[in-house]
Amino acid sequence: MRPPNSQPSEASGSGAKAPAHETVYQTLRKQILFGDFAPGQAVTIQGLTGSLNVGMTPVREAIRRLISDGALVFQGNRRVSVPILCASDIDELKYARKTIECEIARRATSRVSSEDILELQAIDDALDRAISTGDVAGYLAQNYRFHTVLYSHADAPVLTDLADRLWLRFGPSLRVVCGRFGTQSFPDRHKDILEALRKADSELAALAMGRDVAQGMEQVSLGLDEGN
Amino acid sequence: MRPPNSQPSEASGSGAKAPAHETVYQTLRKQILFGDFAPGQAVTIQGLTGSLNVGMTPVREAIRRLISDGALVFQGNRRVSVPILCASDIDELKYARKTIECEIARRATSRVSSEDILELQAIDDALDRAISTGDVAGYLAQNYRFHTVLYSHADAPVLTDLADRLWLRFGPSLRVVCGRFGTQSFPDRHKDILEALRKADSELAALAMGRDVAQGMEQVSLGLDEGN
DNA sequence: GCCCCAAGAATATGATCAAATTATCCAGAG
DNA sequence: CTCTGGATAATTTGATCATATTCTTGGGGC
Repeated sequence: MRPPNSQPSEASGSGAKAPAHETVYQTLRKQILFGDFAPGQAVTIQGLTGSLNVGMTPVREAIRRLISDGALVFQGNRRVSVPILCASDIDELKYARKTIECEIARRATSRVSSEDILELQAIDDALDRAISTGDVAGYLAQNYRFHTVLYSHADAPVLTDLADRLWLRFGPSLRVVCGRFGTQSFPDRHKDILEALRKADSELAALAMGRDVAQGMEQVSLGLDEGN
Repeated sequence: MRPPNSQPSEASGSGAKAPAHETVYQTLRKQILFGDFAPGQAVTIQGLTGSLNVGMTPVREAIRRLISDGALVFQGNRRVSVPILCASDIDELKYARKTIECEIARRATSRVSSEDILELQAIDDALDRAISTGDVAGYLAQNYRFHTVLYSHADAPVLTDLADRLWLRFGPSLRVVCGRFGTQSFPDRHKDILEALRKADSELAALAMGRDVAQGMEQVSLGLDEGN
């Protein structure tokens, strides 16, 4: 009678069957994650209904979800905007990301197959190409993809969900940094992670992930000082 | 208990200023947190519009936020229900809570004043009374209050927001355990936390918080085996 | 410089359409 | 004759839109 555990994760996959509010949410999510919106930028409902060709109800629901995610902030006076991070926010994000994403990496280590590692390797190669060609959008996309693909093998839905939300908080700010300094200055810490995965050394993977996260947050705080 | 992205401010006013969707969200949030909904129970929009005397749009927005919080789950077929936790979910929640709430306790230690400690002491006394009288609702409320009041002094909005959301995930399941076994079996670990705060020993506070969290999650997993 | 008014945007309701679950009924087998 | 199974109808619920209302805000008048 009771169907077993149903995973509600399936969101953007099927496409045509997805409700409008889900589509709008995924669209805005990607746009925020990859920096199509600048920190501090105002987000209006009616502006989105026009550009996305949907009614205001789906837009409202998507915005509520994003506010709850921390991807947008509700500014009291019915205004919604992209958050501007302060130094202590970044510090907290750094701690949260390190503890959560290190644990995910730890759990993923024992579960990834060699095919999975090859896939991650391919993503990292694409990331290298994006860096060398100065493709900021590609860098952000592949970097995010590397993490999400790795996390998908950790069999840790709660932790993965937490990590995903944290990314939404610093996405816009990270984009600002990349746009300002380019992609050249980013050393690729993913190599160490891949090496740890090949060795099946979970503690080493956690350590490498911690360094990657620390470096990413360092970049974000770098852009903060310039006053976005 | 003040996530950065919630109510503008003003808890003093008689309240006509709060939007309906915010009121609905807070109401449902408390009901979920204190176990008015059972794990697995279906939550319908139209059922809520009737019981709360509001239109469906505010209810929809509140439900979207709660889904994003992890307090409700969206099952593929447009249905929304209270989540049923499995063993691995509880394990992940335990890890996340320990790392996050320990850090919050660590940060709060250097910031709490003696008056704050007295307030926490008073809450803990009320919690003791609730335990001795078998007042399950009071136990849940005071226990939650102890943590949120402590966290409010940590000056860590991001981490506090994360912790708040984690509580929403196991609230219903915790209530089931309390209803089944009563309140007698719960040793009060808050005494150690208070002692660490008085000594201004942040590491000790983090340690005590870790034990408190571990014990709480142990209780939740206890109720799991009985098959809720 | 202050106050009032208008414009625009967000909030909230109800109606309408679509989808899914539930209930009912009929047919066939035992 | 009864029970089981499947298919269809009916009801319940969710999704979307159009519209009215309320609130914020910015500008013009005094």
